[in-house]
Amino acid sequence: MPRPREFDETAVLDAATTVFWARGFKAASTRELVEAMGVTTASLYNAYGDKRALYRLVLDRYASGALTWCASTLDEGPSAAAALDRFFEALSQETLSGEARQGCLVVNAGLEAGPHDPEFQTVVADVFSRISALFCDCVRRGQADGSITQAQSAEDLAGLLLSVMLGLRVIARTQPEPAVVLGLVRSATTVLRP
Amino acid sequence: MPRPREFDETAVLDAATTVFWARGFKAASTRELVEAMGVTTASLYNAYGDKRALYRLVLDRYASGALTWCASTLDEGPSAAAALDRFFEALSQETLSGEARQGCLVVNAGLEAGPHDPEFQTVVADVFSRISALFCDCVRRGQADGSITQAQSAEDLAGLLLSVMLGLRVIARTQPEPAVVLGLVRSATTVLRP
DNA sequence: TGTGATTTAGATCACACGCTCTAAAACACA
DNA sequence: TGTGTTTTAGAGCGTGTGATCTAAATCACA
Repeated sequence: MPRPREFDETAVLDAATTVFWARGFKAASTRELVEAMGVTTASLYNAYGDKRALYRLVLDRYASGALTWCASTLDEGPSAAAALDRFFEALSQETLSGEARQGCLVVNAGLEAGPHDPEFQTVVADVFSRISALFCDCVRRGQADGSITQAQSAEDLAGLLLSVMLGLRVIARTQPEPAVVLGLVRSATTVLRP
Repeated sequence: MPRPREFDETAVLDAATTVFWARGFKAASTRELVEAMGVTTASLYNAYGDKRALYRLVLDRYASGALTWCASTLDEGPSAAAALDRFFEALSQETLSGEARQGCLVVNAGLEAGPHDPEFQTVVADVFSRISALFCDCVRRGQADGSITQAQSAEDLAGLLLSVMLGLRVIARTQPEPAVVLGLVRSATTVLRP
């Protein structure tokens, strides 16, 4: 019996993602959001609750997509080392493509949230630990197939890769010189070789 | 002939730093600031211009101190590798000390500023490139004194160290498990060995 | 076709924000 | 001590914010 929604949820949430990604949670005003989403204020509040709930939804959606991408990328390729090479190559491409100089929504959220706001801190920490686990699996496979050094534990190397990835996402938000980005990625992948 | 200021500039700026560090630029309200600084609103605006100018001042002061610390720490010790070990050990200590779970003010500023706000982006990028240069010098010395691998260029390794450092600062803002932090630091320093 | 729930639309609310204003107080110099 | 300048003190300005409200439009079902 209810009147169906007139807007496409996917498109609307994509638009909200774009705004939050570029401006952050606090700086993104509801007016900016409704304009970008092409929805009225009332529709937004009716459909999603409030600004914070919308942000949470956007963040979860983004994180889910990012984790899926990480998992599949780290699983492809002839060897674990090759998968990691591809992974970081894609990351550096994204970092250097002028458009996506916005870093990673999750990282941005984590830094904006800070010590207050335990909710978002938990969300972000959870994503980080999942990615770290994916790295760890990948490194372990590489140590088994001989493509990655066994000089250090898979856990330690996974932590290293996580921090490099996060650092890269930070650098992405400044205007990085391509040489720096390419160099550090080359360095990170080379360092894993046996 | 003018009446001298009644407040201690250093203490007041330290207080402002604490607020901006914990809350970020946008979320730190002028009322929070004046309360923490123990100054009246008029004094704040009279002495520092506006909120943004105060933030800029605080950021520059913080960055200056941080760069000095980096430079001196990376210069001490029997070898370049030992200096880097100390450097990252100090960093992980700071990351794990419950109090300073605020990461790094410069990193926070860089991520909050984003693509808009070219001014702060420039400030942050400049600090990053200076730190990278310090790493580069240190690595070069290590390659000369034999304490650091020559398998990769000093520039590439410096980039790797920068991204690890930034990643660590991001992780600091979530509640990191000590084992993860210690592991990734161990991994980063081990990987530099010849 | 009528009924009722739910969406739209846009004006509008109360509030917190960054910032300024007017006095009064305080000090360096003559 | 008198003068001039700058600080303090805190009330209050206009604006933009997140969120709501009333009414009209819309559609599934009986």
